[in-house]
Amino acid sequence: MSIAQRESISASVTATKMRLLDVSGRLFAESGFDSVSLRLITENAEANLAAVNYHFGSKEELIAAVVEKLVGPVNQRRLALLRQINLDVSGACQSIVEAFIDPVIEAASRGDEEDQRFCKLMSRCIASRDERITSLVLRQFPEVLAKFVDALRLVCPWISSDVAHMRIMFMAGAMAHSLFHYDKLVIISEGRCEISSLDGLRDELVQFLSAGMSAGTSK
Amino acid sequence: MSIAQRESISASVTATKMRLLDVSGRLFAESGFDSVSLRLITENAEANLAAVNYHFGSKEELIAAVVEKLVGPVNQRRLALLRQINLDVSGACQSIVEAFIDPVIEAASRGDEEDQRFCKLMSRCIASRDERITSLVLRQFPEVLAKFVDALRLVCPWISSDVAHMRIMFMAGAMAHSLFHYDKLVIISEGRCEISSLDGLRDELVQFLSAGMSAGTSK
DNA sequence: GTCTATACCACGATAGAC
DNA sequence: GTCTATCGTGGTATAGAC
Repeated sequence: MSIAQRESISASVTATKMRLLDVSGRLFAESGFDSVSLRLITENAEANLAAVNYHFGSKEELIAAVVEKLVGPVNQRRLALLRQINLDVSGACQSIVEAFIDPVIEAASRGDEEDQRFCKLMSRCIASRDERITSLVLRQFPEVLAKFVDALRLVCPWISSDVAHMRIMFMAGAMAHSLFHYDKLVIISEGRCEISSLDGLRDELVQFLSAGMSAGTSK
Repeated sequence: MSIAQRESISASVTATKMRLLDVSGRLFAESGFDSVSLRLITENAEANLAAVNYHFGSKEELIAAVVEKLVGPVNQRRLALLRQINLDVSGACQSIVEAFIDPVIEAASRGDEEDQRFCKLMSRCIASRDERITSLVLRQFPEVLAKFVDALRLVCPWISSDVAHMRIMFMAGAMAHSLFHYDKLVIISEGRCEISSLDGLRDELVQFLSAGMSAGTSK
């Protein structure tokens, strides 16, 4: 079989699969993993109901594919940014926070899809309490966690290992929560807050988290 | 009808209903709202499948009852604690954070059920991305948000209204995320973190969030 | 009023025909 | 690769027993 043939077949093979991946990503972002049925996905992707099971094995594995395609590159980018930081200069703590936050903001802003939808989907991944999803997200996380803990403790030597771990967890939670709800703040605040820009949110997140990260300890 | 009769009937009326509420709270905490079926709930509560629909109308309204029973008292306690704070003294910012966090910790520690389960359920409520649940949680939240924003801006006058709103949101996210995952940190950190106490988590949350809350602004 | 039995439709999964 | 048919399980609605 020629390379051209193989690529042609491979292209047609993945056509339906890619369409399913794309459509389900959009629908999951809007309504969540549970509430989107395979029937809705396959209808929107103009595929048969059984197509998901054929190409991915199960709905769970389709979700896994969507999650990993989303979270994987972000974590790689985090580690890359962290490596570039000069941990000796002042302001290094803020750089650590930015290395954690910015890959998400970048991916949203550069996205093939609109910012909001990307944020929703990312937030659903991080803040999911479904063990089938958290286990996927957390699978890649030990390395990220360990590297960020080490960097944080180099910059802020007064922080114990336990506390550093917790602070990374606080950071992830604050980010995920605000990514999902920032566009609702104007409603929840009953008009008293008028934020809707993702960049504005990013700056305030960095400000807030940098202060928290470098805080002294109670003991 | 005598009062005794009415109370007797009222007690028997609510017997099944209360049992359903109690059992479903436990199951929801462990496995989430979606994955727990009405059949599992009614079996554990030794009631008929149709009992949920009779007493609550639907699964959604059962969830609503569980959520409101959990979140309502916490928010009332938050407002009560906030009112007691002397906003003039130094350390008032930390008191604001404590007024937000401690009602959850108190409710968990005092609980009829064990801490962990309460934390899971509370975190599921706050961090849920299901609009049917977030709308329930957020229904009571505008008042809490407004009062905490006002208090924060009195203590830290350099913070704009928009930023104050965001910081309360960051706080809620950090709390919800860590409440759900703190008992997993020892695994995710691959043994490098040995935290498992809820009180220890609370102290570090307060420390971290107090610093973030009172941080200067970038502009 | 409370509870039971049962029927209904949508869901995810899968086997087998094409 | 794709499609149809079918299975077990989910939430829901209701008629009728007590």
